[in-house]
Amino acid sequence: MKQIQDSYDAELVESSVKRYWEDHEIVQKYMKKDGKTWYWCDGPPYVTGTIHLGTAWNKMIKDTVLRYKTMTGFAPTRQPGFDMHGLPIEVKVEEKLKLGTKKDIENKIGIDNFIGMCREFAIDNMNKMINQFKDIGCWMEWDRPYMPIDDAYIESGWYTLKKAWDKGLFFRDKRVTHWCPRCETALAEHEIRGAYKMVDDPSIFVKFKLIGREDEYLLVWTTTPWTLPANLAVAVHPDFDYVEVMVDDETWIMAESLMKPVFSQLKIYNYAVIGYLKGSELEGMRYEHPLLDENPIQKEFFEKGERYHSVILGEHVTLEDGTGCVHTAPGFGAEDFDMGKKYGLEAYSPVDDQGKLTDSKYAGLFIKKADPLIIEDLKSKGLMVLTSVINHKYPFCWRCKSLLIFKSTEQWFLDITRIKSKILEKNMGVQWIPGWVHKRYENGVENVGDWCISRQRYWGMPLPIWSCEKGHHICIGSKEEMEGLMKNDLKVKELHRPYVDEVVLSCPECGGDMTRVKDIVDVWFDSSIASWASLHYPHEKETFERIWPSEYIVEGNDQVTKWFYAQQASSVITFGEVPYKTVQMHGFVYDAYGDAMHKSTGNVIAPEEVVEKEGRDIFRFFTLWHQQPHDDMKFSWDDIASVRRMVSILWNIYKFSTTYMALDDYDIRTSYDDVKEHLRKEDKWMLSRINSVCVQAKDGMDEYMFHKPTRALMDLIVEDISRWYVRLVRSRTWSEKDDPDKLAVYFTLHHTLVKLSKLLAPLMPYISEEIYQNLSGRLESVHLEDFPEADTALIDERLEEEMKNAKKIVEACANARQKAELKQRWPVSEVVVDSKDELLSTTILDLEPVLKEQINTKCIRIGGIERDYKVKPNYKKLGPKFKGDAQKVADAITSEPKKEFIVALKELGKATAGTYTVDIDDVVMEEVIPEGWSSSETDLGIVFVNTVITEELRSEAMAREIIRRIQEMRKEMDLNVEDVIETNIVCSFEKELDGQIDYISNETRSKKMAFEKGAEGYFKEWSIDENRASIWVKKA
RNA sequence: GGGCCCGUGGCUUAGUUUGGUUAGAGCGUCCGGCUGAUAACCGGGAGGUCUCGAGUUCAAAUCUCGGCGGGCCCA
Repeated sequence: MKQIQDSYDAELVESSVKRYWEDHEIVQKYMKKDGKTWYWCDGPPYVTGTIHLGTAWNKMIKDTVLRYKTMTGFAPTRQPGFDMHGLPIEVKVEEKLKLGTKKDIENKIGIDNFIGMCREFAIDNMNKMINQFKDIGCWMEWDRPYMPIDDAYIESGWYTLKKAWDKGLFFRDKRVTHWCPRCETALAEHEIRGAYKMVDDPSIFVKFKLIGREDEYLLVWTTTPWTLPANLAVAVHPDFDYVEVMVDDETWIMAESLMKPVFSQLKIYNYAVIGYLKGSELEGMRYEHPLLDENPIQKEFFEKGERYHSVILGEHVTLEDGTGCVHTAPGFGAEDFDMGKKYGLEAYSPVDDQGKLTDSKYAGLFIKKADPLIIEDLKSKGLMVLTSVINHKYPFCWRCKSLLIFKSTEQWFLDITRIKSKILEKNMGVQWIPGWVHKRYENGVENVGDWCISRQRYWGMPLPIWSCEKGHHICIGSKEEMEGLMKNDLKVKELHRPYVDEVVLSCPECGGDMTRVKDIVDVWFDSSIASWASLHYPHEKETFERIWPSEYIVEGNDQVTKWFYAQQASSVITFGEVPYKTVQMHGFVYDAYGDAMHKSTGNVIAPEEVVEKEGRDIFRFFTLWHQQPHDDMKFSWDDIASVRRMVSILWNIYKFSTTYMALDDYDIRTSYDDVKEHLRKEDKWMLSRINSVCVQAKDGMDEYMFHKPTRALMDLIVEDISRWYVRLVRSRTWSEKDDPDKLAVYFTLHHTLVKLSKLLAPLMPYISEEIYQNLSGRLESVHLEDFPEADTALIDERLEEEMKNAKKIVEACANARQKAELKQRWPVSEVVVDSKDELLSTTILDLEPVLKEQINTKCIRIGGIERDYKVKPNYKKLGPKFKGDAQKVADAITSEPKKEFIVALKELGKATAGTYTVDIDDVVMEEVIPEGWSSSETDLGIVFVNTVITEELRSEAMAREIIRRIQEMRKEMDLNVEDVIETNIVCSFEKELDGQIDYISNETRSKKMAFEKGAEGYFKEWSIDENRASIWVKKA
């Protein structure tokens, strides 16, 4: 057993442990440990290049779980993964190349160069992140992460899509989707999530003139004037009440309940309702398109059918804002699109990929630039009723921040609508942690639409769809299948654009040339297939069949409707099953004030900073200890300091133990039976506690509630071991002989610490290794050990309860002493506990030595002491009863505090005070602690401490005062524990120290003691209360 | 606008599933003490309408309903 550093130095411990692991190839051995296969699937972080506190927390949870599983008989899979495709990287590379548009990529750089740079960027970032994860002690297979940019992974994706294709769940459709005019691509629903921002937009009320009616108009409201050229209909709710309102010479139609708010906004006060009608009655009325001249194509639409430029009925119309007459442009809105489909209107979408209008006089203008022109035109035509500005939420591109438009385009979809009920059904078997997330998830799934998985970009899994001139489509499920149909003899470098784009297939239907649809696949699809793509399914079937689905996944709460969902969707499509059994959600990280960490606000804390300031163990423990896993973490340096204090206490315990054990050459093979006879109650209690905590820790880990084991362990370390056990046994370690009583302490400490090191291993992998290696070293690493089983024979719940009581009594005595200003160091003669607690009698019996020493009392007993009572007049009662005599009665009571008076009151309920007879109610009786006692109340009862200091007690007290000073001096002299000294004392109370000489010399290891001036040595002058003492200490 | 979650001394938080002593800690603060593991530590005091309101109940931080504030997700 080696001597250790005086105080805890995280960097020192962690670097030396790391070196030990490397030298002994512990990680490799850990990964080879036997056990039952347990498939864990990593949720891939996006390769941003830097991990933040949230990513670190996430991986530390995973690493802790994997370590715990490894220690409990499992052989978990430990393959990490990364999300490596997609727009974020493209945007970064574009920035680096200073490219402005999509055309630049193809024309200036070339797709091949572009994706080459994307690949390099992704791999580079991944490697940076791997190093960061390694540095926080995460033991995963960093040399073989799954990478969605690998051909094999992409093939798994193709396989999956082919499955969907074969099942008819993968289709092409023209739909309105969010479209980013800068990135020139469609975006999926989940990419819009959280991407809404508050912006100012025009808010305009426009009159649509009804045909065949005299000066009658529909009043329409919109915030997107640029969509008006594409207006094809006006929707009203069939069940709402509408009114015809007379304003000047015109009649306007709008929803009744919106009339007042609208007119007040329009500042129109003279109006009269001249007719009422249901929305359904408006159906079919035709109007003159307000921009007919500006967009002549609208004339063609008008001719196309009577549904164009007419009132249609829609349940989606609300009365929240607007007029109840909703402008409908099927090419520019999802609901509008659905309405258009229902009424046979075209999804007319006169906007190009870059957000410029195509038809009409506004052609070539970016949509927002067209707004003011359209407003002007409507004004000059007299159709504009009001234009103002509204502040509302509008979606923006999550990557490039440009505003999104709705646009109808041809895209490829996965048919979620058809499998939704299957997802929900299969999800019933999934364990959600915490349980309520299950509901949140279901809610999300119920609201989700079909999954638009095509993107018009470059860096991504290529869509495996080829089409021929005759309009035939084919979905390819593997590279092999592709090569089998290949017409041109190509060696495809990799399954990415532009290489796959060059592949020409032969159409199985017509034999014509098929070229690939140039789209790539939504990056969310990449991660959704991780649970089988990472296993290289279907190329490698064996592993998949053996271990899939995964036992456990865990991610942050934003992933509930993202990765948790996407995985289930892809998996149900492919296998008809959900891909994981247990799923846990953890929180988000905020700063100490609860605000999100942003570069712009400058409140970002990097994981490396935490590692540097506090160390890996403390960082890891903190994230699992600070709050419940599913709650958000407010990261604060003050709070992490609590963990540092705990670790420092742990280190002190460890130091204390090793110091003495090393000194005495303690044999770590000492067994329970060797010391059984000599274990004291406190030893048995300590052994009981550590074993009880084994149970608690295991239970908490098993339910993935990491705050439970961490808190139980912190409590054990700080409260039980340090503040209590070490305090109790300290004096026993001072005996110099080969004392079996001391051996019992060593055994207890050793057993406790070794077990503790194993309990801490998954949570604090470094310091636990240090302690384990030094105190046990049975195996090459604590991480090769099993998680400790509780030794139930050592658990004694009754003793633990008794000890709780004992602590309470000791605390109460400290409190009573404080009230009496009686120092802990001064012994007292007696402590009396007045309690009805049944356990207390055995507590005092079993733990008397502990209690006596900790309280510093000569005697402790259960019982009562005679109390005095103080009697005071109860004016509230006396007043009404005695009226004018009340004050006299009160005086009589005050001057009658005799014992008989009190006894009479207590026993008879009445007594005579002067000439008056008073009832017990007429007085207020207070218990008075008698002279010479001090008391303190606890939930067990009242504890009395006798404060009378006899001469003997005083003599002992003074001896202890002297001892304390000498010890202090020894320490200042930097003496070793075992060094022997010579002591000289000159003081005013020498006589009182008679009979204490042996005691003092023993405690201070003074082989000579004299009451005279010391000739040499370390000298110090002390004041002890009002006395003075001069002390000389010399190393012998 | 909808779903789910969170709200506990100045700050951070446990307890809420299963209602039951005086709501438990840590930080901070004030007072005191201890120290042969101590660059430490311990005890005590002050500090709480458990977000608010209503309900159920003998009993509510805990269950129900509603409001307010915050978060995530969805529109």
